[in-house]
Amino acid sequence: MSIKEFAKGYEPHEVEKRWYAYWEKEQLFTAEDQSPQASYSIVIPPPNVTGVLHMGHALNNTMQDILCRYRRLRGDNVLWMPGTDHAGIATQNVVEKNLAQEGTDRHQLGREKFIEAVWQWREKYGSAIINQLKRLGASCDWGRERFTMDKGLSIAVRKVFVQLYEEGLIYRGNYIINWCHRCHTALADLEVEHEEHDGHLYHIRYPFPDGSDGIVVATTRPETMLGDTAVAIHPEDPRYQNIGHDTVLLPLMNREIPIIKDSYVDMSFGTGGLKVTPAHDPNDFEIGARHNLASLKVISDNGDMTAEAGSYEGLDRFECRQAVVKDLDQQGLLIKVEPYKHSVGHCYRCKTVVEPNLSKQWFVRVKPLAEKAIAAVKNGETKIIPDMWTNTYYDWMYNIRDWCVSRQIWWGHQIPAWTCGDCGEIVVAMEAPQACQACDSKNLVQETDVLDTWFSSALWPFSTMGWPQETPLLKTFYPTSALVTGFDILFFWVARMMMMGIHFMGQVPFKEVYVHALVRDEAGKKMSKSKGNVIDPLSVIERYGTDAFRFTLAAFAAQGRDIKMSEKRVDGYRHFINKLWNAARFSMMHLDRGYEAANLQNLSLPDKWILSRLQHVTSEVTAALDSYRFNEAAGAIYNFVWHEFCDWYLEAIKPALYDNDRRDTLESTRAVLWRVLRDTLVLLHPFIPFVTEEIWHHLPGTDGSIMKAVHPVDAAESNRHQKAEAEMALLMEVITAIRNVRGEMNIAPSLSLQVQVQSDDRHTRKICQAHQDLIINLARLSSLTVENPGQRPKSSATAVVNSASIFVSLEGIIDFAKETQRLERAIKKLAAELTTVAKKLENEGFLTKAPADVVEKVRQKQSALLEKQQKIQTNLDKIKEVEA
RNA sequence: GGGCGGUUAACUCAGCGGGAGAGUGCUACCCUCACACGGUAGAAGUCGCUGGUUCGAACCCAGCACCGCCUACCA
Repeated sequence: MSIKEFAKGYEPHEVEKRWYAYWEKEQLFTAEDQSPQASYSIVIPPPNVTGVLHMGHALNNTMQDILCRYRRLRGDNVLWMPGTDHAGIATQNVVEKNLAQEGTDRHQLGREKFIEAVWQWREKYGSAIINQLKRLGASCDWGRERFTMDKGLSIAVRKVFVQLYEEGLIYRGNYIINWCHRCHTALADLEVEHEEHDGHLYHIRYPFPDGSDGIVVATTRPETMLGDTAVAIHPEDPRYQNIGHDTVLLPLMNREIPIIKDSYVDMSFGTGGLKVTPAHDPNDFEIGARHNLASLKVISDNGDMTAEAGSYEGLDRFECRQAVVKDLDQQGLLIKVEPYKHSVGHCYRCKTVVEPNLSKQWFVRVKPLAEKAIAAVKNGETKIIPDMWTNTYYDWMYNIRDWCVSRQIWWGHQIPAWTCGDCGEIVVAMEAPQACQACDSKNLVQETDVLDTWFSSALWPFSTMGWPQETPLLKTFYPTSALVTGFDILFFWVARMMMMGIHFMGQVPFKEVYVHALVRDEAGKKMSKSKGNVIDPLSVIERYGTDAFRFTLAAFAAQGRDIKMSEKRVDGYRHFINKLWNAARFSMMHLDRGYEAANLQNLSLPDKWILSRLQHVTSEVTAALDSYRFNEAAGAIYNFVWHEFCDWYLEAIKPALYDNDRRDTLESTRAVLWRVLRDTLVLLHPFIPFVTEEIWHHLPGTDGSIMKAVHPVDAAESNRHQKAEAEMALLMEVITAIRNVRGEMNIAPSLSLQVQVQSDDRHTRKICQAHQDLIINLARLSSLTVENPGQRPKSSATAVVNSASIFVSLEGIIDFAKETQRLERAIKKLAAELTTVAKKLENEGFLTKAPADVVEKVRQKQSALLEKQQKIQTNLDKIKEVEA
């Protein structure tokens, strides 16, 4: 390997392009339909086909990719199922906007042509997000990519709809739903975003028919009064026990409406009178049902007032509000208007204020499905991680209400229901029926509504694997191993997949659900286009490289905490990638072949030590990844690479590598260096796939892709060299102590020092003696002597490590004042520590109640501290003597 | 209204019953033959507040304060 081929700095872009193409060409992401290996599977949360990659996707898919690559390296047969979601409303909106620019609209085109236009749009732009996922390094099995509107998935949707209908779990009815006037469709309760608004509370007097006082009601939406069909009071409200009237006169409309008694009314709110508008309020709808009230729809599906609104017909709903208020005021019926904060529902797709509206829709009866989905989590078939989401899941499932699944748009799965034009019979079937089941009429019209997009994505874990056919893929990979998703779609998607998976597959869709946090901006604010604080993942990738970006995401992905992202942080981890690159670059200068078969006996201390530390970090990384603690895995390996491998190991072995006279140590050290670098690359590969693959191909003795390597096994603590770790720790402390003296005494790094170590501990002396080259080299010494305690070398600065006193000879350059100061500071620090330790040991309770090993540990600490303090004190005294 | 999370070094965050940690930033010195996207060393914290449990609390419990989020049929 020539250094020329190894650039001084890592340049990601060309490397990323090259290796991604290579992985795809070599089919390294492909899962086997059947395999003797253990199966591991994840289905991707399908991004909207209209989407562009945002930070949430980047985090979500980086995590999945880490897990999948990790499992492949462990030898599993891994399926990461990719695909996109047809995103009914969102996609329709986008295409409609395009049409508007061309001066046309979907109604001019007609349904069929419009759908065609959407498919064309998808052909053209639908792969954008897929390509962006590839930039991120996602190792999905692209050959199996699915789309929720694909033929196979559409069959699954129909099958599910028909079966649920036959089981009585889907029904059609006239109910209050949330209506978006802009998207012109019903929305499920979940699809409504509530937001606090500063509004007004209007108090309106509804007089009795004879014109007397009447009842005062309060409302935030006065325009709905036009559709009132009753006024309700609480049956026990003392204020209304003797009113002597059964009706009031609805102002503006001059309609007599009944006064009804219903315990839903809150007596403590306002005057205790409640206007009832069954067609425009969910509560009122229920009250209306209880009291057989008529429902008058005064707001149309377009958002303007209907003929039922009398003279207000045709006004926009908000204009109408102004008009109604003005008219009431003129008639003296507006008692007062007060500012009022209340929450207003908005469409989650277009942010328009939604209106509760009476409408004929299709619903899924979810209670029975939810019960099983609750049970599956209760009995552990599916585990939600972190656990805090479990309660949120239960809470929602327990309070679940029927799911409105019909949407009045064109882009989506058309509901497989046909109405007979002659007898009104409804036929629900997989295929268009030839004739009406009831009257044999051929006059059948298919339902024009389509299904909620989430209806099809609820089937994703099995529909993508070929269901309703019994495919080998399902057998191998269902239930999936894990689902990785953000909490924002816990209800939308996760809960519904649970219900559908259990109902149709008889098994939960995933064994574990890892719920991750949100990516926010630097200030912790949610990223949004309107705030202008979005960071585009692709621009981050452009600037810093995919690996640096991925490692940043992993490093900050602590469970249960949002990630605050800034480019500065990515830059920090770019340094890490570069560090790794240069460590490899250095290593390559000394490795000309593979050392797979090398005999690793008779190793030097640093060699034994680094192998032991490698073992340790392997345990840490595997344990962390097995429990979705991505940040801990990333942190562990970061520390290992930078601070153990680079800072200590590479520095420690340099003499051996450059010493051509000692072929034996040279070769064994090279072998260890090779082994450690190789395993480190494999450990790192799931996090930073590109740079590790690139280095892998520079590393002699490797064959093919790093993706085919074997992940270092977690052989637990048994392979640790405890002795080597302890010895190395001692040497590191000695070296650090000497460096500390150098730093604090302001001695030029170029000046070689003479050092004497004195210790009455034979073991300490032996280790320092045996590894004096290491100390000399790493602490930049000209000489090192190791002695029994004795005469203190003249003009020296001192440090104490364990039982050893370290004398750094500073003949001619010692600054006694500085040294005195330094030692006094050290003693002061020790004294503080000794106080806390002594306090413990003087505490009777501690001595009797604390575990023996804890007490023993504190005792040992005390004696160590005392010894150290005393040694430093002695040195301090000596200096003062000399000085005096 | 109900629930959840957060509050630890200047910043970002780990730690969650027995020695207050990391990264970034900061200070000093250094272009030492992998890396200045670097090296060596250093300074820096009543672990939000108040009580309680415990021999021992950043960590467990209760209350409070302030942020953030989710949820809800409060007209």
